[in-house]
Amino acid sequence: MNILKLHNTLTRQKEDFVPVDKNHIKMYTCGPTVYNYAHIGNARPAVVSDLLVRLLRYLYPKVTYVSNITDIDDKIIQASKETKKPIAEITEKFEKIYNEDMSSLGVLPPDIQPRATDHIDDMIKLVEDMIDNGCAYESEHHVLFDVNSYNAYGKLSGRDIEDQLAGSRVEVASYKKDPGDFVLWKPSVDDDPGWDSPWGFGRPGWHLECSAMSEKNLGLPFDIHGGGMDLIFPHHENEVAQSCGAHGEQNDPKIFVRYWIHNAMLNIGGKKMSKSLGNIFYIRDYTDKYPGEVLRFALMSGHYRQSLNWTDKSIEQAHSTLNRIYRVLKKVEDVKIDENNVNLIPDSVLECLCDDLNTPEALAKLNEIVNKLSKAKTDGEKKQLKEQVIAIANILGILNESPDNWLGIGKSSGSNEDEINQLIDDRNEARKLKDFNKADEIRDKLTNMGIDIEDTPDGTIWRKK
RNA sequence: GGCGUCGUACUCAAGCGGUAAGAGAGCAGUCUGCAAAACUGUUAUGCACCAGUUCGAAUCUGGUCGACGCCUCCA
Repeated sequence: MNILKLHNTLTRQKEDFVPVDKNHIKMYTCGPTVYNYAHIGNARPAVVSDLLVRLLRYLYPKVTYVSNITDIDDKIIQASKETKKPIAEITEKFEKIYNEDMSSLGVLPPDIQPRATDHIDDMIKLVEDMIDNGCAYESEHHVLFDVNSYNAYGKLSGRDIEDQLAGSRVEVASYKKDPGDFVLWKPSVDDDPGWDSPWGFGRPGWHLECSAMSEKNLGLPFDIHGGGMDLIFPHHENEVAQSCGAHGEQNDPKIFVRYWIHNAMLNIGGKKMSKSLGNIFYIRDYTDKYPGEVLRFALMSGHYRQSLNWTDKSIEQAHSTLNRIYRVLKKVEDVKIDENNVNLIPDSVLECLCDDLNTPEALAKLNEIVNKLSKAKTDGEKKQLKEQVIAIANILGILNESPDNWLGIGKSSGSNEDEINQLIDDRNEARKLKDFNKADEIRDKLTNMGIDIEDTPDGTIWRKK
């Protein structure tokens, strides 16, 4: 069997994946804070995690994948104030949109999608445990994590807190014992949403929800925790501190999570896509123009730990490649395949995926097999290669459409299909009479209607441009 | 200031010690009335630059230049 290797942020090395329990793999990926449309950068960790989950399901008998919805956060409160809409209305709307957008990218729903507001009790319990263990303290109605009480602080992100302070731009709040201390619980005033707690009416600090939801739904330790690289510090560092602190563990971050995987950022014109730069592109901006599969393919065309330059051209290139693969599948449309074999991924591809999810190389292998399929002579060959292509497509989460549907064959956006078929008949009549001027005239007319035609041995087919 | 990543053809992008995958785009040819599609061939004596290690380096080491990320909300 192929051994899965993953780059573990905790050790900064590619390691053999050794599960806590090989009969049940447990994985958590940070989901969105729902206060706005999901952007294409949000899609990367979701697609990477989805791919990893599919691979884990292929390799192991049982996988539980948890990805949360953060529906309480200062950004949401701010959005509510700005739009004068109730918080619940905002979070419900954008949670729904997020899930629709991910679905359009072929991301399978997580097994469990917990909401932060359903886990307030668990968060309060964690804070109480941290206070009991002496790694959190109450100050001016806040509860803070005492970073000096936790030896392994900085281990995940590979930084020394002392060194950070020199160039740090963080303004130190009066209630902090150490500038590195971070908020676990904060007071809610006026109209702020909040819950009763031993420390008064308030709400959780940012990092707490993931510690609570991951432990509650998966138990500790669990195997894999994922997210974007920009979350390594402070979000994930603090998650580790909280979860270990609540369990009285000072040194070993692995009592929480065994493998941390982080995807690199999407760049626009060489710069990270970010709110402050205003170069955000929402998934909705693209799904009007391109099938979600194109976006997924474009995201997989680079390695997940490498920053990916996101341009219209890279999307177009992904589209062209998929078009070609679908054309080959169209060619072998009538070749019957054995559904059982569709579950067998060729070793060459499995190797790539097991090597820290090397999707660009896996896609290269896919292309090689597609080329062979295109040239295959015998039915046996065609059947075998088609099965391989479908198997690879299934694990990569692509090629979900029928070729006709994808290529737009025999489908028009309007209700003018009869007219198109009539014109094609007229053109073939003209061709038969060798009246090529007229034939070309009709083709030009079809082109102007947005219809491409192709003369094949089986007759003329047409498709939307 | 601290920590880290990257620089491979026109474009995207693997390879990470054994002589440059794959895709897109382009060009030429075959085929077809012409197109389209398909097929065949073709596009890096070289992997930012300079030294070094080695029988051998895009791959290792040191240096130079350039781009970017985290340390602040961020996927």
